[in-house]
Amino acid sequence: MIPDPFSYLPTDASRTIDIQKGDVLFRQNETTSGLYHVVSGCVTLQRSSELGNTLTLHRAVSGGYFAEASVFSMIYHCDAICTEAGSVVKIAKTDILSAMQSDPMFSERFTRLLAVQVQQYRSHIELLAILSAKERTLAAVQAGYYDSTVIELATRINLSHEACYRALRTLCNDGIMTKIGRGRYVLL
Amino acid sequence: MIPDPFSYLPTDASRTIDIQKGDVLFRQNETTSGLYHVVSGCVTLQRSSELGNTLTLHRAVSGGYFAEASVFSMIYHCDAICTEAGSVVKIAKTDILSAMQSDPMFSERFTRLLAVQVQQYRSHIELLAILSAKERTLAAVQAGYYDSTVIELATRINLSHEACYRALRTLCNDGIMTKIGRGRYVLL
DNA sequence: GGTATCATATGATCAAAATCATATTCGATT
DNA sequence: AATCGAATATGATTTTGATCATATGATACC
Repeated sequence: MIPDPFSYLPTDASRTIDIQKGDVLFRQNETTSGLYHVVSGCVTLQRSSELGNTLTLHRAVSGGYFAEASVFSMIYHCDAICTEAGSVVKIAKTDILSAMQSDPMFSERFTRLLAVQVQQYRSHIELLAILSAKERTLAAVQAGYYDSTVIELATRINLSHEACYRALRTLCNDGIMTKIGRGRYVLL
Repeated sequence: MIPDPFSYLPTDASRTIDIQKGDVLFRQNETTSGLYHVVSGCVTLQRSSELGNTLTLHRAVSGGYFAEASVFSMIYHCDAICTEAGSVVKIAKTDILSAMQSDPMFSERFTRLLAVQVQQYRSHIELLAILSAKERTLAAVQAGYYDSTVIELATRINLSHEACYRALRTLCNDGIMTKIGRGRYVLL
């Protein structure tokens, strides 16, 4: 378990924001102001290409962080959109940078957070390299990606939801997974 | 340009290693000892799945670094294989951690290095989400991925090399790229 | 209670990339 | 010079996932 690096920050520097489903916390190309901690709810980082098809790059749930890398960037590189109501705490860029100057312990923990992200992205890229829809879906479920809807799972792993439904059905037929209800599949 | 964070480290803590094509610097699941700086040559980080098909996760050339995230990990998560002869400098995990304790400037620069990686991986995931072989190949070339062989480009972007060759040919026919020689394609 | 919306689910069709096959060229090695 | 291996290149075939269409169950909202 990674210790929370931000417990080291002065509390008055943070402020809590209540969020509703659909709320936009920031958009691509906007000037960065800081990173966020998710207290409750869910926020996804996504990029929309020319033709409306959105791509989920990160999904932060309760206890998670997002936009950590923005601290070293002038602009945000994706949209942050709330997909589940809750609240987030915004931590200002300047606070992070000054905490890194003054507190080596904070530095190490914050850096660790980024290192974990790097490894997560590597795993994700490895997952996307799996050609077969069935195999990719299985790997995603095993990796814990399936914590919401099938459609959400499908978009995260670059599959059409139809292909994902079929993959889940096949995995059930193969005796690798079981359907425990409408839209509820679990590994055996 | 990112300042080199490692100029802050004591030089006697590093040692240069000459590498030949095919050399393995570390393998997946080996205990981490540190990160590397590429002086010359090329090293790829790759993971091999059950069935021999290798996946390139990172490619470090002269001036680059690799295995930065290993500083916070017990084991390496992929293989480091030399694809072009040259030399690398190994920087010990303990040196990084102690430098982070004592030098806030180093901390910031090292963290920045990781933040850049996070953004690169995000871009890569975005690239992989492009369905069309032609579009994906074009995006990859524009992003500077094509600096070696077509086969290497193809594997990096999860395409069969045949599909990649065809994509390049189509892009030439479309007047978007030009063939300037055997296995040499450039953007117009 | 009725309606709208969304996730679930599956069938049918089509486009496109993987795969298989094969030929050529280049560079390295013997 | 001959051989080998690897990259380049393209054609033919097959597989498979995207797309389109459609139906249903659940939830939210008025």
